[in-house]
Amino acid sequence: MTGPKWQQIADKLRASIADGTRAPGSQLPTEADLVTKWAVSRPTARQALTALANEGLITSRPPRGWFVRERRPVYYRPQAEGHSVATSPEMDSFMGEHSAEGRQPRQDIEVAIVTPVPPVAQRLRLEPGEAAVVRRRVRYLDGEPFNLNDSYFPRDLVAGSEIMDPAEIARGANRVLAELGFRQERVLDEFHVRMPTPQEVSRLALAPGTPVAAHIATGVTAEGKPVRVVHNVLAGDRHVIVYERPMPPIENTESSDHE
Amino acid sequence: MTGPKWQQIADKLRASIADGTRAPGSQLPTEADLVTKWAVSRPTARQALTALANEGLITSRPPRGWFVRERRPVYYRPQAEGHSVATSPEMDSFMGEHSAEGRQPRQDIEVAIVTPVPPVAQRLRLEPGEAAVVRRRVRYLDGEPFNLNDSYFPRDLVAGSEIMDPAEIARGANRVLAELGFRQERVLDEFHVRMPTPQEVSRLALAPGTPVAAHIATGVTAEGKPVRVVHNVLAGDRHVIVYERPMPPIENTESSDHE
DNA sequence: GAGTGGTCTAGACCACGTA
DNA sequence: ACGTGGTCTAGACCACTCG
Repeated sequence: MTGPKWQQIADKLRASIADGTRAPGSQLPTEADLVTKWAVSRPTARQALTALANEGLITSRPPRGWFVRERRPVYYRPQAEGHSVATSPEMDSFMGEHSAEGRQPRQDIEVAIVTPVPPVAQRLRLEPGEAAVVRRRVRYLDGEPFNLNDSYFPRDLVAGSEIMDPAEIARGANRVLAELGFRQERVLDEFHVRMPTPQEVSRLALAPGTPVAAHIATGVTAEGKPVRVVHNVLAGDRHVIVYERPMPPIENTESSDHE
Repeated sequence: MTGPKWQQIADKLRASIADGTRAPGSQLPTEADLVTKWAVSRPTARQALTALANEGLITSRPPRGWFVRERRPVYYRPQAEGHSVATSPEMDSFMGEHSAEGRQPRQDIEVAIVTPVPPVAQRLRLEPGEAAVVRRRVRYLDGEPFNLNDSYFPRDLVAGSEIMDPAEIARGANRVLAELGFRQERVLDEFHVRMPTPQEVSRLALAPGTPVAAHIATGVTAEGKPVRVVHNVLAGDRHVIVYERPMPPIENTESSDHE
């Protein structure tokens, strides 16, 4: 028995979740139960429960009680989305584990002309105040929102094109961009791992204690001109990010005892 | 004035942090201040503060008070670690932003023979109970731990080799593995975004509300044999994960309006 | 109506740095 | 010595859903 009482309670419950004693979806003791079992006041019992909720392990479903959370992540493959990219046998074997098969996708689209937030403007190399076209999407799986997808394009490039229609583009925005003379040659992906903003919490219906990955993809042409910045917010508990890469031949260089 | 009082307080403080009114590193009002300013009890004021702490925005430094957290992320490039990979001009321009330049790296190494946890055993295709060699490292920057790095190798492959020495391998574990006849041809990277376990919190000295990215890299030979699994835990607030990829030529295929 | 969690109060004592 | 946050108590009232 070490540490504050609320931590002892939380530790005990956490262990029983980790070792499978309490299965995903199962109900935890009620707050009243904990109060009597541990001889503490209700705020103390609640402190233990909210701590676990903030770790993403449990969630409350009033007025039913507290429950162990379940996870059903889908694979998120920046290299593959919208393109046909060969997958290796290893990758295929993983995909079965938790794939999106049999789940119903849906998306809402909205188009706007905006002055992008600084991180986006910087990556598009826009002058301060310069406008961009943004295609905002919320993507759903089985009716649950699971990622926010905002694609930005410099306004001059796409004005009057199909990209400004708030409808799905069957052949893809990238293709439209290429037809306009701005074929992307390479993409830079960045991932920021953080807790969500309140807006993200509500748009993604995130449970307390759910982190997000912000994926910022910058597409540039052969000339190095950035023509597209995608700002993607992924619910952490609903995604596994996957990349496949070749291992370069090992040269005679310094330490590679790193990774 | 909408929602519970503690949320109103949290919203107000969050907004002042977001818009820069409260700069990183600056001190927030004391709990006593909030109690009088908002006419609430201390637990209510504390609820607002701990909520912000769980979002990773603020942290308490007893007995000084509450402070806005600062961030100094470093770039994490799975493609480049230990290898010389050319960076594009775009990437270079980003690197200046927050790079690890001038910061002091250090690492602790420890080698053990273990039966890996299921996720690792599965990726190494080990039989149940089969042993593996693990090189555990904690990596520091400026004395702060910022990532946990556990590299697993099937025991049979590396028994008696240099890999079992708890010392840095100048030419790299990958090279040693290649010399043993197991050159990796490709690597599968997975990233899981989640809240840390208590062990990870203490090993990484994580502040409350700091998520982590678990990076699992599986290296396979040309024959498809997995010979190395790296389990990396990155402190979310200290890393930006970066990839660079070529954009494949656009074919005549269905929707690529995705990414 | 009974039971659940959500919110809130008004105190209390403690450990710990700073001055 | 003082002020800070950390912990804890013993209540209270509310909204909500379920049987």
